[in-house]
Amino acid sequence: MNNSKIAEIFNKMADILEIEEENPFRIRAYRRAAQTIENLSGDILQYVKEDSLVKLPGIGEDLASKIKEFLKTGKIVSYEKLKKKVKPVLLDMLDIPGVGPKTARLLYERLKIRSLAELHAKARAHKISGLPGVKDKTEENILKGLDFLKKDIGRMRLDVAFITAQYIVSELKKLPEVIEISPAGSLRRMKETIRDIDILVTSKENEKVMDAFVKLPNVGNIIAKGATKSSILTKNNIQVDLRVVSPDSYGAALMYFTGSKAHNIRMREMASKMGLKINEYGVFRVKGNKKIAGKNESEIFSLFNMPYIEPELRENTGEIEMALHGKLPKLVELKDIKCDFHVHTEDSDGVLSLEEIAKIAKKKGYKYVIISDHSVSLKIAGGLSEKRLLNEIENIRNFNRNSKDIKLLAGSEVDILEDGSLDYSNVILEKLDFVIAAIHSGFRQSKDKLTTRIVKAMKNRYVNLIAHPSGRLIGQRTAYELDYERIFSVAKETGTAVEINAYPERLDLTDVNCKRAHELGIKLAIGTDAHLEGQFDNMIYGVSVAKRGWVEKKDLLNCLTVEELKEFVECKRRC
DNA sequence: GCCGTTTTCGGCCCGACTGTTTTCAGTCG
Repeated sequence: MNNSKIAEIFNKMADILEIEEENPFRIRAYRRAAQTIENLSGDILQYVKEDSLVKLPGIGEDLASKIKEFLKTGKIVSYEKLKKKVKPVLLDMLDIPGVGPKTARLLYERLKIRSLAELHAKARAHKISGLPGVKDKTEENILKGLDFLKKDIGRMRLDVAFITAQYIVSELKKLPEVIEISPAGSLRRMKETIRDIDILVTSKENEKVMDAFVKLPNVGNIIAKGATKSSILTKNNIQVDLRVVSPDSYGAALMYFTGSKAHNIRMREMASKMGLKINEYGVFRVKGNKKIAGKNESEIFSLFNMPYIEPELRENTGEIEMALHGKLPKLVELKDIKCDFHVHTEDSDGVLSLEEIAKIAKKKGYKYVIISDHSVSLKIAGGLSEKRLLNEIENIRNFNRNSKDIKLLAGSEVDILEDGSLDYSNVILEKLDFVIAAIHSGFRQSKDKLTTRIVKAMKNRYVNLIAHPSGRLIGQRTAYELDYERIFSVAKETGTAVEINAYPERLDLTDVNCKRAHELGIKLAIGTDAHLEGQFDNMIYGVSVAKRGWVEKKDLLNCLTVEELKEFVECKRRC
């Protein structure tokens, strides 16, 4: 994807400029542009075609021309020139926690370091201590930092962060000194991956809270401990930052630590134009330093004539403008969900019976569930032969005759074969209440071929939903490339929905593609892809993707009654 | 490099912690 490549180049350019001790605001401009591009919904090529690059925040004439140059020639000449200015090892050193441009330059110039391996050797031989401003502690921290890199501690999946945070929050809640507590940061914004966990506490006795925090049973290492901020590494090497503020700063601190950075910068810019200043303690008049808000987030937003902005939207991707114009979407909530669209039974690779699934769904407050076992070709997952599928349909009909609260709909996760045909005949598909189609093989085909496969499936009148379209597994398998504009346009034309798969490894569609689908009026449906009872809980992650994608109730099939859903299916079949 | 109810030039978000100092630079978020 062009977006991520260009964002990466702008970030690298910022790194180089930082080492070169260039104007910090110029460096920030590159980083800001990179962030804007990363968060775009849709390929940046679209903006070039519409000649609207310079309308994007942080992109002016110069960066726009660099983007166009990249799209035309595959490179940016000024970047190629910059790269020649610094040795690669300097950029590598920036990846070490605690090492910034100043330290990297010092190490490079004084010790002639040429690789991270060399740096490791020098640190172990105590050759770093003694440099100006460097003593044993810094040397030790460089070794720790290198170790951290080796362990390849990148970003963790949302569910891992969510569960870890839940544990820490529940432990800290037990302290009488803790008044309020909330996760913050990218976890509160429910990003698909999280770098570290931020937790905010209000208290009047900071030290007691900090002491208890660094002594939690799952703490492996204390990185820093202060009066208002401490950081630890858990035994599983997850970094957790705890901030403690007084109760009258809760809203300001929560806003500040929730971010995103880009969102906060916009808020601060607006404040500064009004003669105000926002920090984690509150909103203050610059003249006289009088505090005028800070206790909760809503009062801060309303100071700027904005309604409350949900954390999932705070990415500076238009939410502030929409809020100012009173046009924020009314985001879907977990409580709006009436159905899980993607569930496997013991008939294919799940472990649950129809009765057990219905029981779980009832507990969740759902009205119906779509049973969607695998189709015949997916042998490894116990794909159902036509005969077994017909038998399952019969069992579902029988179950429904005796079930008042919960209805089960006969569905299937039908394989889209390598030529784009489906794994069951239309005669069989017609007997189902709802048909999900998905790709499970031939991932290495070209972008065009894969897109055509999905398009062909969508054009079948019995196919209602395309499951996990990109095939990605976060941290394990990259998404295959698809032409989403083409897929969305056919989805719209044929009345086919697209899935948000709530499996934490998948979260596919992504939030960015969801936002594009929402803009185009494409119907979406969240499925947990549950094979076990616990996996029904993953619905929260699917809803969070939907919220990050600006999805409203009207966009989401999960919010329909069973009758409305049947009408959705019939509508496509009639056409 | 971006951007405009303070501005087409001169600003650009703000604060905490660490390690080194003895008042602060570097790094981070």
